[in-house]
Amino acid sequence: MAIAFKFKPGERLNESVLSEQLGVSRTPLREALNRLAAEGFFDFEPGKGFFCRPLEPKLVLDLYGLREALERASVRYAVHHATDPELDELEDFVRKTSIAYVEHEGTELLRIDEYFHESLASFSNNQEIVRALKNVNARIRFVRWVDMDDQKSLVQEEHLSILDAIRKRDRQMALERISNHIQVRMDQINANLKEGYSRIYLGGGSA
Amino acid sequence: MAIAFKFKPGERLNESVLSEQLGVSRTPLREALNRLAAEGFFDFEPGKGFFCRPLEPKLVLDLYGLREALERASVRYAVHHATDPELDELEDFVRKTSIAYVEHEGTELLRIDEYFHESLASFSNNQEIVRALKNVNARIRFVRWVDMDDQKSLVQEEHLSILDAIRKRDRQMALERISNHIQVRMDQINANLKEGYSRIYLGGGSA
DNA sequence: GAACCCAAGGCTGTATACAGCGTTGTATTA
DNA sequence: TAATACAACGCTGTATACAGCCTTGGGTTC
Repeated sequence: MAIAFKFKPGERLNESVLSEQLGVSRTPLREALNRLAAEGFFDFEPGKGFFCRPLEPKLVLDLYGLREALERASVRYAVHHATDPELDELEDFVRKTSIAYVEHEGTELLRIDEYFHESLASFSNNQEIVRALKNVNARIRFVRWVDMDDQKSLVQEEHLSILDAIRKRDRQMALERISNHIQVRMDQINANLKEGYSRIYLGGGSA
Repeated sequence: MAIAFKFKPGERLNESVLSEQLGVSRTPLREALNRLAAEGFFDFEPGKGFFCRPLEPKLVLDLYGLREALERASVRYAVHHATDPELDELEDFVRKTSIAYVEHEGTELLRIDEYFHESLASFSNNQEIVRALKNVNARIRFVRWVDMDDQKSLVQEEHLSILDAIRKRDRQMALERISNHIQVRMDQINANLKEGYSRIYLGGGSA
């Protein structure tokens, strides 16, 4: 968990040092690193070891593209199969959290946002799509965390408008809205990244 | 690699036995199993160990759904951005392998088919989509392998028609064709699975 | 002064050993 | 006869030790 913020891009991870810091031996540490590498959090080069995956803007872009693919598929299915009670429930959640949304910050906002999108994904009735989305969300979490404060209220309104389009069974509109919702965030974050991601790594250690 | 065929559904994997069979100790074996579990090949329960993931029809369905989501996204992008030379190259590949397609069988057919679809995915210009598709392909490989012989020539024609739609920059048609291509296979395989997947597990050991 | 070679240190990859827990089978008692 | 308790076995989880390789620093030579 601490991983997302604590390493420099491309940094080689020293297993001995890490295992001391975490208070476990190298065996369970390597097992965890192997899992995380398989999920795309780290690079692994045989004979060299594990490396913190560089936070290249292209990678973030790709992850957002993957996310869009997954969510579009979910919405396509939801338009035809999501029941009104299901939609009601998620809409209630959005409205409830909207009230507190502007008060919350950082981690809590992310949790709310991820919950919404993963609920949406569960409308796909496809466990593997949900699983893939959770993986993506975990990997872009630190990027989204940085500029969570800028958006605030607008996000929840967009969420409602997406649900609205699904409820109206308007596939085209729902797809447009979900894509737009994701791409606007992506552009925003990409702009921030280009500006320089020093702040993420320098400031991240303490959070 | 041998994994896909050798275990019964839900079977618990005995690490000691497996490590003897493979001629390595438990440490590297566990590292491999951790990676594979992270990629969705196995279930893992702390304190219990690793389990062969049951080959439920629903799982196969979900994986095909995920695959469709990934390939649709790729095609959407390809329609606008794939260059004619790129398309030529892939079409050449299809035509070249078509000649030998009916002669080949099993593993070789799969390789050709996967190469086509992963090339298509690379038109997305998105490494993470390619990565996700490779994972999915690896996980449905054993299922597709079973009824590869039924299809033969038809598959390559469909591949060509998909490329043709992309070349014409006809997004709607291209999306329709890729979805149809995937769903037809899915229905076919699903029918086979319902018929009983005994044959996969019983016959798989020797292949 | 620069480039190359060699040696030493460090790190990864793997085998092995042991502790703790769960499970199963048997024996005893009600 | 059935149920429960205890013991023994087996398996997972983790620490540790060692072998091999890469890397890095210094020294020597051109």
